[in-house]
Amino acid sequence: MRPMNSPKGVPTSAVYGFMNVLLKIKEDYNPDYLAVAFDYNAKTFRHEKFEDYKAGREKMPEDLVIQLNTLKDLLASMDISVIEKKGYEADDIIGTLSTEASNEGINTFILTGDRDSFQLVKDNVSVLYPASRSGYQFFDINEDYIEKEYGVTPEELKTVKALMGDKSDNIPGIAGVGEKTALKLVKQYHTLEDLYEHTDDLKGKLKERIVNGEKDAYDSLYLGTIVCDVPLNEPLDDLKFKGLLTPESEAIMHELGFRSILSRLDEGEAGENTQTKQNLNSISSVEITSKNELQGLLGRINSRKSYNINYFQYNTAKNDPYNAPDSGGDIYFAIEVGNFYYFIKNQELIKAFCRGIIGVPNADEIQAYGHNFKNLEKIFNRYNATITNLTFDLYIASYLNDPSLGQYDLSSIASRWLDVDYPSEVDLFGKGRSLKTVEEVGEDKFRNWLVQGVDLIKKIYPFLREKIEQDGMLGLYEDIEVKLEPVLAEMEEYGFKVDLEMLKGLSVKFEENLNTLESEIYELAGSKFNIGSPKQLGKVLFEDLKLPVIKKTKTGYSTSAEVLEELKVHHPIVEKILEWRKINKLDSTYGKGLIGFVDPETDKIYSTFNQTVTTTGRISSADPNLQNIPVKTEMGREIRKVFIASAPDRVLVDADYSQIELRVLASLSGDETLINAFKEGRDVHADTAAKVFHEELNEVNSSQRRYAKMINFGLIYGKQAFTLAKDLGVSRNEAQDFIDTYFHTYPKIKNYLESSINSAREKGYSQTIFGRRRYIPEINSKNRVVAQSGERMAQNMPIQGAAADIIKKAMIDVSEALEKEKLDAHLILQVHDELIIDSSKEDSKRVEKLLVEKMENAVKLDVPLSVEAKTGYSWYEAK
DNA sequence: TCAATCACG
DNA sequence: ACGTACGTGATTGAT
Repeated sequence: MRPMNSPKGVPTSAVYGFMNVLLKIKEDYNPDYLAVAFDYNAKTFRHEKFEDYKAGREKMPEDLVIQLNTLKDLLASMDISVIEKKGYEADDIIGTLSTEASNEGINTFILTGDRDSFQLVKDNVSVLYPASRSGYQFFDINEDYIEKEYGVTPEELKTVKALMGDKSDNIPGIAGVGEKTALKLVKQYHTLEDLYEHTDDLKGKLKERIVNGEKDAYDSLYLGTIVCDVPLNEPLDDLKFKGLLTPESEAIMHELGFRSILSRLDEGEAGENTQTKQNLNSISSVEITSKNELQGLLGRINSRKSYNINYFQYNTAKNDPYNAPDSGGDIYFAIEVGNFYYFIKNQELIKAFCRGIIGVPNADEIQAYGHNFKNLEKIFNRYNATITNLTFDLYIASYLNDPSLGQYDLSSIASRWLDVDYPSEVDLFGKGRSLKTVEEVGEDKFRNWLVQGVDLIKKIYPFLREKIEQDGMLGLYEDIEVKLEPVLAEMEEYGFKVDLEMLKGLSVKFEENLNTLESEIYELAGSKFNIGSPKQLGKVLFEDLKLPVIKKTKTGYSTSAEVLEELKVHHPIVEKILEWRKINKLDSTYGKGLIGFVDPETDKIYSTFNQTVTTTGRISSADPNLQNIPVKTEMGREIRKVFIASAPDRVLVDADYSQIELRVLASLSGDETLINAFKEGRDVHADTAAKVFHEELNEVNSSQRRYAKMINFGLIYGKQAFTLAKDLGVSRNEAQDFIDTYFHTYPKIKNYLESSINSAREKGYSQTIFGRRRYIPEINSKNRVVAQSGERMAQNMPIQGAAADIIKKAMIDVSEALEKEKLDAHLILQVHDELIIDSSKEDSKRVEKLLVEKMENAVKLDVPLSVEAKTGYSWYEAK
């Protein structure tokens, strides 16, 4: 197998996807007959502009035409019939073929992503419905499933659709009847005819709607019914499936570079005569079922000094298996050591493993390879253990390799690096309401999947490690990213205590304010409407009250705060709406919104810190996001009084970097003027103002300082004269003058920012002083707007990214120091340039000193880093 | 599922 | 002539 550093070649991607599906069908079903139905070429590729191609508004692009022809050639080379008929949709062809086959007594499977096809399901016809967008796993939709899911027969789904309609298919249905009502009616009456014989049973609005909608319903039924008697003249014998591998198809796939598919085909067809169905990738594994066996495993790991580990755990709280944090649910391990594979499902033995591995002699020499150590560490922590020696985490490594990809689950990594199709958790377990248990997935299948995962970790690791090393990121990876994982795990576990009663009180207060404002707004508007709906609000402001339209959005009038600020002078309602918006935001997100996140047993909020989300290297916080708790207005800041130390005898120690990004910029650019301002501890914004406006430092007025501050911040993001002028309320020429003078005063900053752009343009990526990369292909775009946006990213990333690197290093140092000094204190939150520690009162003085010291000395720049710290019982007091 | 809005650094 | 400040996440209404 061959590592693929670049994404799969675009010109073959759709063909490749189609082949994978065919292969899957062959492996899992090996059917006697097989046919492919097309209604319109473009739809086969799920292309975003398919509607335009179909209507002839736009010509299909060349590469799609090529892919389509390639696919047709490929199917022809395998003697697979492609059936199209003018005037009929693929659905109709499928309906006809499946009906014919079913009548012949043939077990039939329909593979489609179109839910309409569910109406074709019968006792010997089922639909294979994709479990995810990209995967090649399918749900088997049969009669039982439909009965369970909808409570009606497959046949009756047509009637449901006739009543509720389907926007994507332009089927009107009856206005005002949704899924709930439609299902209820069909459960009771089964057919439209029966329903319309009994309309007297209904009452009120519903009766009115049903009676008035009779024609719509019958029209919709006609439109939504799949035709099952298309005149096709396709003798069944012509559809015989003869396999996928022929000399012709092999030649085509070879040319296309479908190596992994060809190898799977070779193995499959070779083994065909000996066994009917075999999972080719299955890896034999031993289940650990006793303490003795576990001791054997630990001994083996001890002598090998390294192991690969894969794990699975449900997050029952969120009913979602992704990146499951420790929610107390069952855990499963797959472990590889020296080419032997083990599986553990017994919870006592899992616990014994976690504890046992740190107990073996020289435990810290044992290397662990895995995927997502933060969550694995939380599992170990549950048993008061810790992972021996975090060596290589595929999850973090693949993020570091390219932080723009957004997908770092094992399945995505496997398809990128080994061109292997490995099911994701969603492929296997589904999600939401239909989330399956391990038993429902099938324990053998699940076990094999988990073991295959650990095998993938083992196989992919060398490639990824080499790539990281080649790119000069091994130091960043080992010393910062991996070491940060247990720190984040601990932060997530410790949580942030809140005063729940105070929070509830705050929410009530917000809601009282909202009610008052609501009446006042209705009064002023002369009508009731949904203030939270930008569409309805736009109508009231710009049509009813005829206020001037300042800005439009894609969908209508803009009602953003910026616009409303300008409208304040025209009508008193505007101020009230702004106030309502502000308080509604505070309540929905931070009042009643946060209440739902408070653990009733501990009165704490447990956030999740994501290490693989941002493109610049920052961490992000979610569920809930604790990095955007209000601070800018006094009313918002009230929220911070609710965030408190975890006990009455404890306090919060809060420290934040002063101007870290500007300091990074000063250091990176080497601009002496700015560097000296920081070295001498001057007020940099005032200092900038003095230089730009040619004033003495002590004569700088507050608006000059404000202007300078805005320029200082703006240039980090690549702000232009146009926006600066708007923000400062000066003319564009004046703003341009400020910028020119600024760069004249700090010439090296200008040089530095230009070199950031040039370097990104040449290399294709930006990087921080620590070597963190972000690829910016946009910068070489032919579209000027896109290219300029790329330039701003290139300019900003090294600055924002370096600041992110610095605070990550500080977090690791702080965490290690707290442990070493045996202080009764825990890091609980990071907000990009701020760290918060929950400490005993007794230790708080030492903690504060340590925190400042570690943050200020996390790295050595050409300017000093300055940190301000404060201690208090609540976040409000400590900030 | 998307767009608009707004909270933070 | 055109668009115009980087990086996030949550909520809500509309489609």
